[in-house]
Amino acid sequence: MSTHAFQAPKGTRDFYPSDLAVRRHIEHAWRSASIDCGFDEVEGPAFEHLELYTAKSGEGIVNELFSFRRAGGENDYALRPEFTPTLARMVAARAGALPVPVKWFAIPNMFRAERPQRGRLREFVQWNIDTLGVEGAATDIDVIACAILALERLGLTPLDVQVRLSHRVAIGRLLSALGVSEEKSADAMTLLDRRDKLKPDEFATRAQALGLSAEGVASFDLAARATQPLADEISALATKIGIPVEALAALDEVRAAATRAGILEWCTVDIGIVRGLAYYTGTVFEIHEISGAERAVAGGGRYDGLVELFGGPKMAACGFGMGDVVLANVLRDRKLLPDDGAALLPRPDAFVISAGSEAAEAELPRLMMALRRAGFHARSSSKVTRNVGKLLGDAGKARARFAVILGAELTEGQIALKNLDSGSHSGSQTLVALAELTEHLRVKA
RNA sequence: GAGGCCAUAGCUCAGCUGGUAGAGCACCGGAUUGUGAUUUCGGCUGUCGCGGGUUCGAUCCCCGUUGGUCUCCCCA
Repeated sequence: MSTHAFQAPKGTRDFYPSDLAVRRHIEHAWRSASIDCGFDEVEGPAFEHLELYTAKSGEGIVNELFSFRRAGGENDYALRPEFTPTLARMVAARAGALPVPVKWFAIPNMFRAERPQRGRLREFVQWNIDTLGVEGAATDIDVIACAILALERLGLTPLDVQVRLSHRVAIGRLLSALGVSEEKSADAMTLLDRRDKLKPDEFATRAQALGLSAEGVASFDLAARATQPLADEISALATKIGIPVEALAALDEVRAAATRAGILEWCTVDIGIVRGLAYYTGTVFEIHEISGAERAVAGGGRYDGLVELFGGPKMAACGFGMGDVVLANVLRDRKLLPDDGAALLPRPDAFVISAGSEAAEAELPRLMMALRRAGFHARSSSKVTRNVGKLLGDAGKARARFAVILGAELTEGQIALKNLDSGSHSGSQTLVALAELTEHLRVKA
């Protein structure tokens, strides 16, 4: 390819100012929700030893990674495809010294060697929330509630997105109650996970392969598609599937915790939510746009064995990841992002205009620096025209709060301060002493 | 990894059965030597994604390639 036509690598994004403004808007909701929920921010390397990932996910993961070896080097590395191994490594390294619970969040970029499609890119940003060292449904709900808080701050409601949740222990007992043997349990969960992708007859065939009777297959099919608002009694779900209520006791604990936290309306029980088999040990959940039009906004759950897997002590853990790509799609679907991301850029406090006199020309650069030293976001025009109308046009396009006009009054030490937010009329303009400008901006900001 | 569609100005797009390109917006300047959304006049812009082939001649047809988009696969 010739040198004048470089393109960004497949599945990566260039963030022009208006694009980055959107990303920061999302990240701000994530970060503020994390902090308000008591999580501390952490960060790790953008690449790790390849073995860190194969240790958790097996050799098969390598195809999904961007891995590399330094020219002449002997170590294999991989760009991080997820944050959890890094987190587990960090916790394991200092497990003895960390106060429990460990409540950490991170907003790292991730890399996956996948073919890009809607909601999936090769580089993206993912918000990670994790609580370690504490067992119990209340912790699971604490984590989920933090996700909800961030989504709420972005303008979403329970009518836009739902937390679809299930519980590994409950599913295990459910399967057992339906007559699925211990050995077939993993197969059964895989089948639950694939319920929407398989044709009915193929689903039935595979259900029979679990060793179920015709009646058992019917119940299994019912269970696989079972969803109900978390607000409804868990016993209703058990009755519907035809199993003892006690089998779903774990879900009832989650429901009780969600009730106490006041997030019931955001949650739906969904027996079809399974997620990584070798990984999760308790509550599992995904957050979905309610119509199912987009991929999962977030996914996570309880994974009590993970820190141990990375050489640490046995440690309870619960967390989730939320990517920026699907979330931005959902926000756009719901008209919760401006058409032009520039509307999310920081607004100038003052836009300084010289009307053209020698005194004004001399004053402008001095005033700019003075305003900035005082902590104001100050801009001026680079246009050569001194047509005040045109320059006010620039001020408006810059979305400045105030225009500061250096005109004839400057000889008396005064400038015109125009409030650009108060409509298109000139009535909102006052003469103020140049020396008192910062005071006026401070009061009116 | 498999397949469909797409790529023309900074942006959104037009461009006839092949004859080397236009519009709107944006941008810059003036009208108007002091007042901003829908005043007005003028101006700038392209190796038509890239490479090759067919042809007298390719933005247009063919092949390859890069990127985008969507589906399948996968999904920590």
